[in-house]
Amino acid sequence: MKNSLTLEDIGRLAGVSRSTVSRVINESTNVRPDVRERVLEVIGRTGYTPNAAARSLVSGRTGLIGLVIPSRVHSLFEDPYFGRLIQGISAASNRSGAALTLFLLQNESEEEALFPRVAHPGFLDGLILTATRMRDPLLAKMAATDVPIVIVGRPDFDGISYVDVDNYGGARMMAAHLCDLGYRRIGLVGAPTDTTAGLDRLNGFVEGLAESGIALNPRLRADGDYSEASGYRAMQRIILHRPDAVFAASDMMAIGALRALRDHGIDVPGDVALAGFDGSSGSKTAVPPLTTILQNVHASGVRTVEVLNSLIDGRASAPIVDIQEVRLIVRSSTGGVPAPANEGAPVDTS
Amino acid sequence: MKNSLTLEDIGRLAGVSRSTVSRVINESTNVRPDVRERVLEVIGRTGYTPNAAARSLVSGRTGLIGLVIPSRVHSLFEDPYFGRLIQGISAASNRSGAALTLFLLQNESEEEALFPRVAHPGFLDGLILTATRMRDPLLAKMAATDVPIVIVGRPDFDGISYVDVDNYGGARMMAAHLCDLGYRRIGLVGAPTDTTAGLDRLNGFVEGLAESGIALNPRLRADGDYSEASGYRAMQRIILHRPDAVFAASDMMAIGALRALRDHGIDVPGDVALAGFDGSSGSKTAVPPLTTILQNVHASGVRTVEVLNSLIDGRASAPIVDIQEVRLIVRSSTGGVPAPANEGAPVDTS
DNA sequence: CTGAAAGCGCTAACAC
DNA sequence: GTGTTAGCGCTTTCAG
Repeated sequence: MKNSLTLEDIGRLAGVSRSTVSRVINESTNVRPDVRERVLEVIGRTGYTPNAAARSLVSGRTGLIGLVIPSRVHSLFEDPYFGRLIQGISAASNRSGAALTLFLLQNESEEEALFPRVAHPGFLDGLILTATRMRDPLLAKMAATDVPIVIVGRPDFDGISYVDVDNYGGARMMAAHLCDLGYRRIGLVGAPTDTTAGLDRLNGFVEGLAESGIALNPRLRADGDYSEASGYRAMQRIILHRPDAVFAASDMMAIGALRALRDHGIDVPGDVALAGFDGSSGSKTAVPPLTTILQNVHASGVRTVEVLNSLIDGRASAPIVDIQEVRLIVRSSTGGVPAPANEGAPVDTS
Repeated sequence: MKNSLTLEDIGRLAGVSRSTVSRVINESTNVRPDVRERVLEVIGRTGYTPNAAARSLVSGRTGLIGLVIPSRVHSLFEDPYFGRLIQGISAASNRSGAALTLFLLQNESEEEALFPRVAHPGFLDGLILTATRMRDPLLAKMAATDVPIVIVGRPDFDGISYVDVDNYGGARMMAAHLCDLGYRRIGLVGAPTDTTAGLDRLNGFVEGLAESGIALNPRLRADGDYSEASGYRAMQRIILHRPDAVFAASDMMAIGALRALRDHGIDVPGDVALAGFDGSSGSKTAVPPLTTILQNVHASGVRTVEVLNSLIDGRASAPIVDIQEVRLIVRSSTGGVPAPANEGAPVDTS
């Protein structure tokens, strides 16, 4: 199955020149049908595939898009979010014929080392960057590159394309939900405020409370880092000030918070209502199932690739901004609905 | 920051020929120190980086390794296993200067479509394949390729390199642990037996029981597909036959099983002991924390890349086989230790 | 419609 | 030590 055939070889076998074979492969119309057939037959028989390097040397395209995740966040893969995102991005890039190269940068030195390779024109056709922080030096450097780039999440400066979810709107919706149920001492397990997502969820939540005439009590707020353990710790501190409801700005943190409440013998939603954000499968299998804000992470990934592709082939020019909608999912953890019988059906994959 | 500089340009700027510049870049020793300095200065100043396509056209190397995960498994990213694996593989390939291309094949048609690209000589320097089933047609096709390949997990035929964990030994250890604690009606939530990991865990478990004179009661066995929901369903069936202990062949399934037991008002470990396999962070934060078999997934990923690299640069020739050790972690879910105070400390990242 | 020829940027003999 | 030259396999004018 050795494959070192060249265009020349195929041409010889089909009795034509290499240019004609190239034309057939690139679907140029200027080839006589019978010649075309003959060439295709030889290609099929020999299993010939064009050499990618030679091709991109002349075309300037590599067919590679990069996904960069600076995973200083230790909760990277503990949180199913990134897995869902990668699946969405992968599915879309498969479909568009691009290969996905993954860069997980686990620390500053890896960021330093990989930047030149990633940003180097002629290596990647385009770049997706996610999990950035505010004033992220990596983001700034990437953005200054000639490589088309799209951010998943909202960058903290303009001029760059991004696909985000409506973090503000979702958090606001959740605040309204909790207020509507009559809760008043409402706490927050916040997401890191050095991320725009964390800020947007905070601001949306505060706004939502304000619309019901409630101010967020600083004592009822403790921030985490999206991890389960940080949710646990944050909730431990909030508990001391007797909230009647708590919104955790991610499902993972909500699950940690739930564990803290359980360890303290506090019933959910009997004693305290609890809600998350993400719509992860864990929010559904939690006991009790968690009220949450559903974001379609897969769709965000797909959309991101679409935006990137439009940038790559010049159908559009930066910056393109796309905000994906979110939805409130009410489950029993906020006491808004009776606890349903849990039948162990497959979790929803949305 | 436009970068369309060529070797020729750098040469002109430094007053040397392109070959000399090439020698400097490729660390050939045959360059006079002062010339070398001058060239490096120009390279640094201009931010020149060599064109990857041109380079690999002549070298035959692309610096790309592929990771293929046929994710028909819907539990793909629900289970933190793959995330940990990807992190390990990514870290090791970063270190070795290779870029990681990820292929998540979500269905047969994607497998069909992507195979030619993935297997095509000259695109990837090497290939890592995981989550394969027995008699996997994709695996067979890949293995027949000229591309160096390493499997994560045990393939069901010889002649191919792989890195696996000691599934058999781990399951056997777990059986011994449960028997030693005096349990006798021991059940199994099995992993799919169309995977070698599933089979190995089954066989090791049966062997471990046998060593204590116990036979696995077929009624106390139900298989899942590694997902939480499948663990839930399997446990529901096993419960009917009143086990006093159950081994779930993955932590994710153990967590589902735990939920089933809770829904039935069955106490763990008071009424039934429960154990998992993987050593995921979820096994630690479960209530109660789960006894499990710890496998170092990150290390497996790293090892896999090492093996692949040795194959790629001809330091070794296939097949290389590497079996990673596992360790029994005893926690309170099997009643072997008192329930510890849970302090919400960061989960271990091992 | 098809072939010949140039050249993408680089490496590796091969001269000097 | 350093420059010159010949390709790597492909696409793309340019002739015919």
